[in-house]
Amino acid sequence: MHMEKGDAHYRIDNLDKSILRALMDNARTPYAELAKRFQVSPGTIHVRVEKMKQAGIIEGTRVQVNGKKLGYDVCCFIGIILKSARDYPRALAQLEALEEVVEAYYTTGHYNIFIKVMTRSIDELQQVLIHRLQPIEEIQSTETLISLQQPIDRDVTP
Amino acid sequence: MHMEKGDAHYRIDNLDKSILRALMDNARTPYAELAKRFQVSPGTIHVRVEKMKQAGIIEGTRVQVNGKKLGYDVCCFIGIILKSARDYPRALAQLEALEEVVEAYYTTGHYNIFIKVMTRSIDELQQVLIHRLQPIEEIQSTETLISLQQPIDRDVTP
DNA sequence: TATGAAAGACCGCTCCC
DNA sequence: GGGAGCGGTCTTTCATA
Repeated sequence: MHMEKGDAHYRIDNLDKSILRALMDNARTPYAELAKRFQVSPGTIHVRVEKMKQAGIIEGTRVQVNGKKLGYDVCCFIGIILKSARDYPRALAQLEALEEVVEAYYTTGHYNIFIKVMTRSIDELQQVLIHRLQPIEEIQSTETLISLQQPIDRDVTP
Repeated sequence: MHMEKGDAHYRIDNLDKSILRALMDNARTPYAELAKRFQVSPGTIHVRVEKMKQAGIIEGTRVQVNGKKLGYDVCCFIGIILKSARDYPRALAQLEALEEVVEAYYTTGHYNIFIKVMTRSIDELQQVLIHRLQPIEEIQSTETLISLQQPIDRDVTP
């Protein structure tokens, strides 16, 4: 766990929300344009953004990369059932080492761990399933859910 | 530049990959710093980034927002089984209207649609399940998977 | 055709009101 | 919170291999 930056209880107002929404859509939007759009001065935009950075609301800026254009065509979710719930940390450590595993969730219910895997092909997915996941001792069984398409992908609304 | 926007066949080299990795970590990394790091000129960085934008590999820049700091503490996945596979477009349209639905996948297997939902509390999640999803006619049944923690969250490696 | 260097425009940061 | 000046960054242009 890394250190928490700033005050977690900073309450954002409508201006903050507007700024966030704009920057979530395009992080390079000039402050001057935001200022004009929201009828405040560029300095104010700067102050608000800085506050939200300090509060840890804004964690950073990332370029959004189109995975398909890089050849990552196959996306799937895999529900993992462990032999024992106590195996969680060891299983997780091994999943972290697999770069095809882009997300992992510790879940309640039917599965112990739920992961999202992205590969360049169905063949590569099979390789990951057979040669990477199956050999992990702590895993009892897995269930795979292949995604053919992702029609919705957005962030939470501030 | 004669390359069409969205050309899927632009092959990136090692320099492109390095630039991508850096910008995926921090989209505001100065070109001059990247130039120094990779032993090329700032102009070259600019040309490469522009190419990748044109090729559709770089889709844009987004600020990364900490959902928890905004109060979105609850994350869950919901597998949706439709009454008929033909209902997919109508069901999707209604899911799109729910801002709590941040991701949706069209999947093979047990479910027809698989969605990721983020809410501010368990109570709000229940509200979404009961008052938003259940009323959707096209849905036959749903299965909910609550995530207690997300230990891995990263992008595909270029 | 791709790279490297330099000049100009633009943006963000800071100070003061 | 608003406004202006400074410093830094991005972008563009041109020369070069």
